[in-house]
Amino acid sequence: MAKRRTDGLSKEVIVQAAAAILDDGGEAALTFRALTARLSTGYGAIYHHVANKSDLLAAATDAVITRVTSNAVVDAEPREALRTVSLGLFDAIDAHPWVGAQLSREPWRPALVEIYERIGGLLEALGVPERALFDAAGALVNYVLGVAGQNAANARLLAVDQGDRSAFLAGVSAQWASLDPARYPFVHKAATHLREHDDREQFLAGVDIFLAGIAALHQRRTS
Amino acid sequence: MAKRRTDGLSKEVIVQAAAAILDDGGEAALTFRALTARLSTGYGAIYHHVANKSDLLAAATDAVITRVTSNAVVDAEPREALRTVSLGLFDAIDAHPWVGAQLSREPWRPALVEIYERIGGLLEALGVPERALFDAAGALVNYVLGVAGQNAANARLLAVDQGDRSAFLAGVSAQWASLDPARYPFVHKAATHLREHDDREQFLAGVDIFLAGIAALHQRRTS
DNA sequence: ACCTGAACACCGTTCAAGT
DNA sequence: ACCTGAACACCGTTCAAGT
Repeated sequence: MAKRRTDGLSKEVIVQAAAAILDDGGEAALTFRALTARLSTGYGAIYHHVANKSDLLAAATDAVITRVTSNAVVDAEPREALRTVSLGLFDAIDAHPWVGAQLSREPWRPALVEIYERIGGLLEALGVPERALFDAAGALVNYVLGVAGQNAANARLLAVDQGDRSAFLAGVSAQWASLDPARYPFVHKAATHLREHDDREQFLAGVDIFLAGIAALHQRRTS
Repeated sequence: MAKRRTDGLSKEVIVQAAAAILDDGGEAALTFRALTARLSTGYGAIYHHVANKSDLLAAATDAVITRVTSNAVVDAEPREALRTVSLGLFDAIDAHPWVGAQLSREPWRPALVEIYERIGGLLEALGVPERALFDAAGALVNYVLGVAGQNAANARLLAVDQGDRSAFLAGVSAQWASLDPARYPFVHKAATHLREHDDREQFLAGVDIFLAGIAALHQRRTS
């Protein structure tokens, strides 16, 4: 250590190192000090390629999302392609929770443009009429972002408490079950389902509700 | 200044002061130094009532959300009550963007339990069958959280750039319009809609898609 | 052009000491 | 029991100086 790098630094190398730190230790672990240590360099070298920490996080997020959205789903009908792309986003965010937190934070960045393009394009291919297209795309993208935020939050909690996922769910479930059924009838009942539910399946169920809603709204003849 | 408080401190007073600072200057403005100055007290006094900064943010969020969810919508049919509660959450998050950021961050806290209870309860009143109820509530809550995150991000950007809302939208719209129509056909087309759209209306359109989807899925007889 | 690393201006949080 | 504020262990970011 403490020896000088022989190869040149680049934004790509920096972003890759940042992503590795984020995957290993979560958002709190990404500091410029950790980054300089991993890259055997100084602060200024990093700032020469990257504007600031926010820029770095955004670039790392863009890289992950582009990998998912550019995965062409060949010869699949739009409905199935939408489910595949949605699930791809879900899995990517599950594997890299910091992406979820970032997506709910800087929506004008390239990563979100990619997502809008992919989902909007598939909805159009599905036959959603133009007047309904933008509301539909906005709703579906916001749903995905909502799940992304939740995933990130759960991952953060799991990182703090050492316990595994099922222990965590059991804990929240017990907490929900202990609420007064008179004041919280729904949440009290939901406690059981929470313990048994599958995140991926529930996510897909939400996508299906959306697609059914879009179909229902633009096909009915009477108000 | 620098004079000692005569009245005692309480968690409620601290949380209220924190909310005022957040409303005035955004999330970055809430520091323990700013809080001690506003309350004419020391750090230890605050830590005596509040575990840490995360606890403080969560408590402030709970207070805002409870105000919305406890607003009983009397004698309204479930469908209309769902729209009213959703819009109430949208407006509250619009007025306090830090609530949006926080909601996508600590989902096991009381604020989210309140939201699940309200929305889940209304979906049940709408006649959604039990087997579909929890997926439906999860999807709708995640949609609301997604919009919450976006709202918070937009507010953060508007706070940095001095420009107003329409100037911001015009800027993003111009950026989208400048994208290559061959590579980004949907986003390129969406640029116009983005400039003209109404956030509240689009949010409600998403809620309607959901409700239509839930109705469609649990009423159809054939698969 | 690209890199180094001491220094600056902040943070959240702790804790011995006060009343 | 409740409060004070100096001190600690961090941050992101800058910038004069090097190659």
